[in-house]
Amino acid sequence: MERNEMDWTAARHSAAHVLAAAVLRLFPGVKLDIGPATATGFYYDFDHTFTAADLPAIEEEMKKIIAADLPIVRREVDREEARELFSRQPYKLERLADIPGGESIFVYSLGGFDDLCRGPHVASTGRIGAVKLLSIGGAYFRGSEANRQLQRIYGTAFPTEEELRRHLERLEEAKLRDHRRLGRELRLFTIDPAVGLGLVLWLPRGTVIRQELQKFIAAELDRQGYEQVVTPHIAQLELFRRSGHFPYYRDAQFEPIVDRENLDRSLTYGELAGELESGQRSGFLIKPMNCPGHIQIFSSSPRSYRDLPCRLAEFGTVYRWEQSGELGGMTRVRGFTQDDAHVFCTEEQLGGEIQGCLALVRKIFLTLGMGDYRVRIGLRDPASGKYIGDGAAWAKAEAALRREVAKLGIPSREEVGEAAFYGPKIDFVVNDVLGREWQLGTVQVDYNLPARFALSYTGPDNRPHTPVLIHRAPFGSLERFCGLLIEHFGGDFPLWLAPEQLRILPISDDLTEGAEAIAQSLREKSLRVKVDGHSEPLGAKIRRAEVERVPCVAVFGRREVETGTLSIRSRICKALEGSRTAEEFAILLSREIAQRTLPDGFPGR
RNA sequence: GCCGGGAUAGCUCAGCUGGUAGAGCAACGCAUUCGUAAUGCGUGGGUCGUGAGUUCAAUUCUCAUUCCCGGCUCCA
Repeated sequence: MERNEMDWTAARHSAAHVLAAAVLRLFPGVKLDIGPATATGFYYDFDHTFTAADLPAIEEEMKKIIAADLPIVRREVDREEARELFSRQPYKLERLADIPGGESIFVYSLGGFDDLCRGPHVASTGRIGAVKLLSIGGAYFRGSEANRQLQRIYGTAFPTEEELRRHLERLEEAKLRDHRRLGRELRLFTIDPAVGLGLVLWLPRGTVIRQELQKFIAAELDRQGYEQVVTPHIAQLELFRRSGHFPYYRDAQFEPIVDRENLDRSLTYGELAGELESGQRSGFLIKPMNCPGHIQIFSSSPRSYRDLPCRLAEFGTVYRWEQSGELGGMTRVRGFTQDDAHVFCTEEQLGGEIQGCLALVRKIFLTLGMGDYRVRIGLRDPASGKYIGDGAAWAKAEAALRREVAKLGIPSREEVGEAAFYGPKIDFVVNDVLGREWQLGTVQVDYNLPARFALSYTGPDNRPHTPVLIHRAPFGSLERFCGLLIEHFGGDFPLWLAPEQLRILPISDDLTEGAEAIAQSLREKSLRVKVDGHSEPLGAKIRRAEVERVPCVAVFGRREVETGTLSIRSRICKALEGSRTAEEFAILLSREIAQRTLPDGFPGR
């Protein structure tokens, strides 16, 4: 069956209605909210507690409704009629009240089940195809935490069973790439509750990847004229009060610390917290962001326009109090290291500097073959009180971002309410294997913090001027970026990132010593090499190396000893395969590493 | 934080309706010395997440709690 995107959406939307109809058949009296189509399926929200055990029966009922090929009929009703129709459905009545007066009200009917709905739908249930219910989750009514929580049932629908089966297979394959699973299997990182929720322990193999990424960035920083700095993990609470972090985002921060000299043990913890908050008592804050430290570095010496742009970079570790239910793997954590930098520049330099930042983000994505991202321009929500500064500064910053993104010539989308509290931003957003969106690289323009900190430089007119501040982090954070990179490569990292680049497999134990000597000679050429010294047949060693995603293995047996070679096999780079001496191989491998070649068959290679 | 589900060996899991635990892989030992994805035999390893309660008896039932998972909300 041919079906365009419109029809897909309509069919899945109809599947949501069928879901609601099936639920009502099995659970009469359940209150319904709404059920739209999503990018890959559909859901419906109910005011009833379902468990996973209910899904098969509901799915069976849905299949009966689909098999019956019931017509789906639209009719227009007036408000009174609608109120009558949904008199026992309180959520429907609220949704009805959302429809502005004068707008048409439509009801879709399907085998005696009426739903308030704008449509569109397919003509009859038989046109929905193959359906599958996937999961149950909670969802707040109208998406607001202040409202009652409903139960959401997720499902998906495809024109044919075959397409559905393929989709479910893809979901299973995606789970194999989940960075939490691969992180454990490949010994990259761990999260230990004894250390703390959302606090990542980087294992030796993961640390290699992290450090290679840092080296990559550091080289680009040198090229773009950045200077690296180091700032402390805590700072005076006053500093963050001045920046605005403390009052504006204190819910997302670890509580302030009272130092020994300021501690009054006769007060309760609550009283101390109150005095810290009001400023009566001084204390320290574990830094939620690096900007104040970099700002203090900028203002630590007088600046001339000749010194600008001043580009300060730091792999800065920050800590944020994410709610417990939001934590997961490496993509959402409480302590993370940003590849952060702050560029202090003149108004005239702003456009060029933004371009420099965007170029860096794009270079990273290109190098890693990450073509599947979208660009978001995050604007402030003027109705919200969580932003600092005046409208004029915001307007200028927003205009600058729009202008520079337009020059890139790549599609972008503006989203209100996605700005940082001090300025608008350009974000690079990617999906994980499970389809969830994550913000990685970010470039933000800020007129507010320079004013709050009274930053200045001396202009050619010998008068003080306020610089513009760009905040930027091309990876976003090393934790999140690595997490997504693990999934992106499915554990098969390019050679330059691979924790172990080569494993030498001696065919018998008496060759282990010789293999170790070769390994050592290659390590001295800065290659990451290990020897598999298990007393096992070659097949077992090959298998272990493959399972552990070691990109290159070298078989080392009598033949190799006689010819002075290694027999190379690679799962990601066929060009490296064959029999050659360790020296020849080292040259080839080093070249692939230096060029940061992507794995064979990788899109973007 | 909220709704729902879960937690048994390092990993993946089994363990009807209560009678203090098993498998495969991994680890370790011995034998084997092998030619491109699993050599054989053996050994060790668990206060069944934690704490209470019910019971003669709890991995199993109840409650609390911690952590994990799926959603939601949030994400400077």
